[in-house]
Amino acid sequence: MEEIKSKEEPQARSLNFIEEIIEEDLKHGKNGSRIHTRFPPEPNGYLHIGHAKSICLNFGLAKKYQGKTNLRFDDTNPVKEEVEYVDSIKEDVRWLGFDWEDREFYASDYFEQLYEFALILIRKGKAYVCDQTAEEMSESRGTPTRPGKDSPYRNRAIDENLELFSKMRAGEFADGAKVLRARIDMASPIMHMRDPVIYRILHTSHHRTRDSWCIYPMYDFAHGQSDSIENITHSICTLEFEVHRPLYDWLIHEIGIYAPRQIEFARLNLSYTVMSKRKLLELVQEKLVRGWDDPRLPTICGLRRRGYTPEAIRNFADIIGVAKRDSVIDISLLEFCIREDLNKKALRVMGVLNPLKIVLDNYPDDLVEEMEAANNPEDPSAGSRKVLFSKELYIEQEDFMEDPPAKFFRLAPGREVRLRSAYIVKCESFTKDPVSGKILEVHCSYDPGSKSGMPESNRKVKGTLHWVSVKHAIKAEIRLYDRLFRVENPDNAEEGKTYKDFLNTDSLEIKTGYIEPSVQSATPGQKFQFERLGYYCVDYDSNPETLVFNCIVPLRDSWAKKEKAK
RNA sequence: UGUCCGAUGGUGUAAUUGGCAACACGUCUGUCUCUGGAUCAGAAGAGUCUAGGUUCGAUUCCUAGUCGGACAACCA
Repeated sequence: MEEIKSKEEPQARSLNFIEEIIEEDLKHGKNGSRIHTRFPPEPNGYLHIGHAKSICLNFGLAKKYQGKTNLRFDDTNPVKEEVEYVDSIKEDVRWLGFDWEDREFYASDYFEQLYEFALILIRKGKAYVCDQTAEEMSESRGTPTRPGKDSPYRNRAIDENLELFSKMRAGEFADGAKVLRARIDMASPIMHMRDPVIYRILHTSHHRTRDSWCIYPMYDFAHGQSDSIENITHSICTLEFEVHRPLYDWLIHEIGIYAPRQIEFARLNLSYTVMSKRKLLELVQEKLVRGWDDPRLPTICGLRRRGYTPEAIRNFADIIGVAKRDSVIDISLLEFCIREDLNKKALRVMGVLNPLKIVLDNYPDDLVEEMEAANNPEDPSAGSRKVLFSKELYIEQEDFMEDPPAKFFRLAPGREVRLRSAYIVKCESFTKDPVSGKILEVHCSYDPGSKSGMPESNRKVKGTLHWVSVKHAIKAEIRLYDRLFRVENPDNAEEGKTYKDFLNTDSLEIKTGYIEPSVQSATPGQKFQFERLGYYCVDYDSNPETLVFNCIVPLRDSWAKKEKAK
């Protein structure tokens, strides 16, 4: 596994509120000055960029304070959980660059202990078996502003509860027939304290414990205690669990075990996408996208397939910070992070997406030259390569205009431009379709003394174009992506609409590009900068016959921006 | 008509814990460039939700509001 380079600057950066709490605890020698965090996913879906924030936070904190981080699967609901998800989660965390060493845990590892905890509660008269149906229970729970009513089973004798609970475990009751409830306060202003269900009957095979249990603890009865069992010092979770904290505290206190400190932070929201597991699952199941790793999705595997790097994602997590107010991060910040990373690392290559043929009239018919091109101007150690040049070339349609506006620095009648790493050419004439007005072909002359690297090649020309030799270019499938949703916040749907009504139907565009032959042997996952266009990543669908590229993110384009502003 | 949490440029996060608001993204200039990329230099943009109070002084403390979010699965 690759070493994570610490982004810590020598000058102390201000602490976020969690680091402040941790440093305060450290100062007071709490927990013997030990820091132990955990990342606790439920294996019922794929991880997304929001989880990445949490992963980076938990592992990052442990790294910063010489602590440890556990990977723990909160697998208390066998009807939704699968090994497929366990595997993908482990792959994603590892890919992001984090190592949980030998601390891979499962809440299901603690089922026996959790059962004992429940027994403790029952014996103290703090839990009871309840026969109410889900509907009855929901009715008697009241509302946030109206107190609930006690269950008729609330005062069952302890021995009876013990016997019933043991029969629940033994499989003597059907699903839903009975539950175990904590006996707290049906009038509590905190909904979670109104005698919450802590065990339910589920005759369902579990991905790890198989058929050894037919009762399963609820999340609220497993999560806090699991953290306690693992001696977690700081249980970092998202805001919605803030209201659960009184319940966790109550349970831990009544059971009489070590109490970790829970700290809540605001989950990540990204503009123009959705982040809930439920919605992502829907998009996948209803085939509105091509799968969990569709490059348009904010899933970790989607971002990976798109071409994002772990470094960029980690840096993103670092930059967005952590706080308690909910917020929406602009997608352009994520894009900034991947550009910044790839600018330093991606090899440059030339490819044309919308080809326009140019013919160099004064260039020998059969001559083929090898042009020396830098692989990455940002990194001389990346070396250079040879690019084949010939009489007929493709350039980008947008790089020629018959009647250009002011400040158009590209090719136009009578104008000169530099062909990247090659010659300066001048437009002499062009042909166009009289009906459609479409430019068919452009004829140029080239200046033999202007070849890149030649002593007299330093003439200033306004523009530089990327190109590809017609007879040497290889065809490739290029997948261009746009934001998945047309609106900034698809979750914020008005009455009668859902986020799906805002799907951008043009979020995927597939075209054929002409790429320089040096990429021929590129393998899936490899990333390039197509000069003047953007960063592209070889897709897993690629094969030796047809290369397939995903556009990770286009280059910033101040010309396009200016044009668009008009 | 409950409980809990929050409110700082367009966006996100700061403010050495009470000393007239900083950084990043974005935007806009300009420089440089064989990528209209990158780089470099610079600019605009908030007086910190409101009203009171404490104080020489409040983004920071207090009070009362306002607005936003979370909570009523045998989900996590």
